[in-house]
This record gives sequence, structure tokens and C-alpha cells, in this order.
Amino acid sequence: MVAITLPDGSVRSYDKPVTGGEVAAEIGPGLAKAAMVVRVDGELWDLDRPIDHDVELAIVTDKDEAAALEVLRHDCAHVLAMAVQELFPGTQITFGPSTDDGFYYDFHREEPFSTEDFEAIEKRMGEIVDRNVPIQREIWSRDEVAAYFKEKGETFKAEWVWELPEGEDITMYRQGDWIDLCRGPHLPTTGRMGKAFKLMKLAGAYWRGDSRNPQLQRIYGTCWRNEKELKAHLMRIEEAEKRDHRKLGREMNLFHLQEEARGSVFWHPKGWELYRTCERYMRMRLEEAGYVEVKTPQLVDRALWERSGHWEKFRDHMFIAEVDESSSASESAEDIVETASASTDGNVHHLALKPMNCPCHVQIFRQGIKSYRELPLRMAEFGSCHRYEPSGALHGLMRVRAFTQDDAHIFCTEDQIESETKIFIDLLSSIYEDFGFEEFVIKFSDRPETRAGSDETWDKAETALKGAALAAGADLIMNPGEGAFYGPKLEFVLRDAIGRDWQCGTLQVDFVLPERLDAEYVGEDGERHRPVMLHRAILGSFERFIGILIENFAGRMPMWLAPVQAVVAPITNDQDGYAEQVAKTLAKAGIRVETDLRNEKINYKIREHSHAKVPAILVVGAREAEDGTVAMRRLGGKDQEIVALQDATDRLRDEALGPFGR
RNA sequence: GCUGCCGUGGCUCAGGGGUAGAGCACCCCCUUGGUAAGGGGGAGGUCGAGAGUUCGAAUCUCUCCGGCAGCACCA
Repeated sequence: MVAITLPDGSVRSYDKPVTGGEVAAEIGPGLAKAAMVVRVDGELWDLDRPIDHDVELAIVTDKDEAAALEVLRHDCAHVLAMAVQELFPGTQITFGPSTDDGFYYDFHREEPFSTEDFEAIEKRMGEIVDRNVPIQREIWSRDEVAAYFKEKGETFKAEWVWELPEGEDITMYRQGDWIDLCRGPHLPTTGRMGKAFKLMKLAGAYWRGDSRNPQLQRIYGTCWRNEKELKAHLMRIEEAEKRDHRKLGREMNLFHLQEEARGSVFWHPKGWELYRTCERYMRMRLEEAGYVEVKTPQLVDRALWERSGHWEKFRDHMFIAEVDESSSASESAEDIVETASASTDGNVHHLALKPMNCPCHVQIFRQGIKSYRELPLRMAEFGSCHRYEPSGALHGLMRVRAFTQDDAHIFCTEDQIESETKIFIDLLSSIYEDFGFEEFVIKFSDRPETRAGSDETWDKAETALKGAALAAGADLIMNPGEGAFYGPKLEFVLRDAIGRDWQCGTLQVDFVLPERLDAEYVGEDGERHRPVMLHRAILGSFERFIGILIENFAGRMPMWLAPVQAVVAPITNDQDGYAEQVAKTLAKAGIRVETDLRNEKINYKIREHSHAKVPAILVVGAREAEDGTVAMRRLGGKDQEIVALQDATDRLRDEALGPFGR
């Protein structure tokens, strides 16, 4: 007897194994037709897979969005692979999972694919859908699978089958004469998949994600339940492209990058204004939160990096300078370089541009004898760091080689970890809110396999960190085994206006560095103790955070962040004098204002400043000059409002101050 | 770093073995116009760099550099 419990609690009994498809058909023809897969005790199963024991069963239709998309996309990956193998014989299949918004399939083929092949592949995929081939789940033995793929020349699949866990059924999915080793589940036929799919990009990817392995060719696609969803997705991509900070940065004249300084930013006046506003704001918040600010050297002798352990681990990613101290100052720079590189004596020193600030902060902590009374000591630095990032990793402001962290290290006792964590999370969420991010999640990463420190220390650190995070009332997503080697960490991920996630903040507990660099304080008991270091950042780096701000606001910054907060535009040159006077009044109130006295029509000026995303345009004509008013037009609005100059000033001032005005 | 694609005025792009094109931006002139492009004129490029093929290369080939996408990396 097989008893099937349905979601409404009703139970159906069968005297022999039954399939999900059969159950659906019994309930009704409409459901049978809509059924995609079934959920059996929480696991997705194919409709034709026999159920031979008592289970809870739910029929999954496309109303169950997450499950439906998962299955659809996985099917789509198979159809892609089948189409590719039909069109390009000799291509080997490997893996093809679903992703957040689609799927991909990794192929091995000597000749590279081209995006020009996409049209033909999509067409063939459509044909496979039209063929409406049944998709069948089959259980094979490991040897059979290996022999099958070996015979077909599918070396990757033949190799992979041996990696599958013992004791699990090995399933093959057959659609027509094409078979793939796959866990499933899949739709009953290729026709059920529909045609709301599109191939998107082509890229290289390493076999099993390891750069030591051969590289495969990955074809990305997207797939949805219907045309409408597909179209909406393509619109979202377009929207994200419009927000690209590299494009907006150029259009708004904020910054540029050029090859003579790869990975470093040339900030233009308006971009730097934005940067400085962020910095000024952060400095204000940190001061309020009891931090002290420091500044530490850019170039630091190798010896310190050796002690901290960075030299050994990250040497290849550090910018190293070599100097020969025996060279006299009178020699030309060229000579010094030559002498240094040719020199083998002991006068050559290696200095590294700091890739992080913590070892330097410990040096400051170590000056003089510290008392427990001074803890927690919160030491902040807007630390300029350099890291030699791999060329392929560079990306606009988001990933650079020279950046400035809003870094701080909190030297404290183990007992203070929890309260400091709580205080930090409160500060961070208040700051994110000021920048317009309401939503963020916290990821908790605990002990990795290779780590420093005793289990007791880890227990204590993890408990304190986790407890404090939970106390702050945020979602906590577990990230097991992903902690730093020196301690557990929290990662703060904020969600932007179009739903993208960005990891910005971090809080890491570190017992190792104070030990390595010999930081200590005198406790209440008169003995020397090791402090704990909390590494923490809120924005992460100013460069990246500004990139995120630009994309989040699509360039339309809230007034307090906007580099130019208002433009005064006279209608004719007769009002130039009044315009200057208005600008002067606003500037006196602390508003970043410009005048536009060019000999252009007002339409033209409005259009241009709107494109430049200036939050407020104040138009002044003869009437305004006469009455002492301004016609104020806000970015995004269609109308203007005539207000007395004093009112306009007051209103704009409040908004322009933003968090500074609190 | 790896794979693929791409490099033509400031920007967006067309062209393509026979001495470089458009629109916008820029400069000058006319126009002083009430809420998203007024009109006219002008200037601006050794077509990413180097080598090769050719009578002739921006165009074809190779090498390098850079950009983009993904992968790998991210203390």
C-alpha cells in the first residue's frame, strides 16, 4: 500500500507504486496538463517517477515560480546541449545547471563558438521544442554510464560518473536519441518547455571551477515561464546597463580611468566633490561613534609584512618597491634603479605599498603602554591601499588596484566583542540608511578548515559574534566554513534599488595579528594581556561604494550627495545680475550652486542640466527678478514652482544638508 | 591570469586594399528666446601600437597593448 498525502491533508491510497503524473491525472485533467513536476517530501521529482512508499506530495505547476523556473531552466540547458551536439558534432557535454536568471551549459570543443552561432542554435532549440520529444528518467549502473560516454568520446562525463556519491541512484535523462547524466528532475517532454528563452553570452569557464583544469566554453542563456517574463527580464538588463557607473561616470564627468594607471581612478572635480562628501560624512559619523582617526604610511618595509604574515601569503598581489640605500642622493633616478636591480649586496631594501592598514594600526597601538582602561580603542583610517589585482578582475570603480578603505580596528577584550559588535551593527545600519539603503542582510562565516587559534577561542568568538548579530535583529545567513583563517566574520550585504546585492561592510574577529605583532595591554590585574582586534569597514572602499551609489540612484543623487546641488539659469541676459545674486544667496547658505549665463534658450538649459542630473534648477526671468522670487524645478518633475528666494534657500538648505543637518 | 569578442575625432557609431565619414559635444557669428535640442559657419582623427604582405594597408596576416563579458582571484 502506498499512501499519498496531498497538501490539503487528504490521503489517497494505492495498492501499487504510482507516479506523480498519475495522481495529478486522477485529481483532474486541468491539473494533469499544468503539472510540471511533483514535490515528494519536499524534493522535486519527475512526473513519471514511481512512488513506492508513503509520502507527502504536491503537484508543481508554473504557479510555483521558484520550482517552475528551476525545472524549466534545467530543461532549457539540456535542450541547448542537444541542439549544440546536433549542430556541432564532436562537441563534448559537461555540466549545465540553472542559475539565478537562466542557465548555462559548459562544452568542450576544439574550435571556439561565436555569438554568431547563437541564432542557429536558438533555431535548433526551437525545433527540439517543436519535436516535443519525451524526456525519460532512467537508472543506470556506474559502469554502464562510463561505458556509454566513453564510447561516445565524452571523456568529461565518463570521468565525472566516478565522482558521484556511492549508494545513490545514477540517473540518465533521455530525450530522443540524446542522453545526459543528470540528477533531474525534468519536464515530461521538450514541448512543455516553451520558447521564452534566449542565449545571452559566451564565455570561458574552467572544468570544475579550477583554473588548473582545462577551459571549457560556456554558453549562457535565460529562460522564463512566458514571453512576457522574458521581455521583462531583458528590460531589467537594459535598465542595469543604463545605470552602469562607468557610463554615468563619463557622462556626468565624475572620473575617468586610463591605461597608464590601470586600476587607479582619476577623479574629476565633480566626482571628487562626491567623494569628499562621503568622506566628510563618514568622518562625522566615526567621530560621533567614538573613533579616533589616524594616518599611516603608504610604503612599509618588507620586514613588517613578514611579521604580519602577509608577505608569505600575498606577496604576489603586493606592489613592491626596491631601493638601494647605498646610492647617494646625487645620483639620477635612472642610476638608482639600475644600481638597485644590479645590486646583490645587503643595501637593497624591499618596501611594499600597503595592501591593508591593520599592521600599521598595531604599530600605533604598540606605542606606549596601553591600559585596559583605554579599551575598546577604536582606531579609524581612510586608508589608501594598493593591491595588484589580476588584470581580468578590474572593473570600473568596483574593483581597482588603488582604493581607500573606510577602515578601522577596534582593540578590545574578548568580553567586549559582543557589545562592540552590537554598537557596530547599529552604526552601520544607520549609515546605510542615510545613504538610502533600507535593506541589508548579514552573512555569518564561521571557522574554516585551516585556521589559527584554539577551538575554545573560536567557540567564544563565534558565539559572541553570532549572538550580537542576532541581537541586532538582522537576518543572518549562515556561510559555514567561510571565515577568515584568523577568526569568524560578518559580511554586510546591501540591496540596491533594482534588487542587486552588494557586499560592502565587514566585521572580522582576529586573535592572530595581535599575537604576531605583539600587541598587549595591562589589565586590571596588573598583568599583560593580548587584545582582540576587530577589523571592520562599513562602505568597504570609497571607490566601490561610490560606484554602487551611482548605480543605485542611476546618477540622480539625493541632494546632499549631488556634486552640484542647484543651477541658476536666467531666461535672458537681462537677468544675469539677479541670477548671480540668487546664486550668491544660495552659496552663502552652504548650497553647491552654479549659474548658467550662456546665451542659450531656457529649454536648452533645462534639458542639459536635467541630463546632468542636477537636483534643482532655478529659472529666473524678468518676473522673478522683479518680485525677488525663483521658478524652482526639481529633477524628475515636470512642473516648476514660484517661490520667494528666501523660501527656496531655506528649503534647499535643509535638503542639501541631509544627514549633516541633524 | 585564462577563454571569447572588440579598439575609427571628446562621446555614440558608419565605412572598409586607392589620400577618412555622420550625429552629438566643442569654437565663432546671428538670435535674448518662459521650462527637455533656435539658425548658420568652423575647427578637430598618423583609424590602439609595432612588424609583415602589397605598387599602395584604417581595411589582409602576425605580435603586443588596452577595453568588454564570463571564469579563476578578492587579505
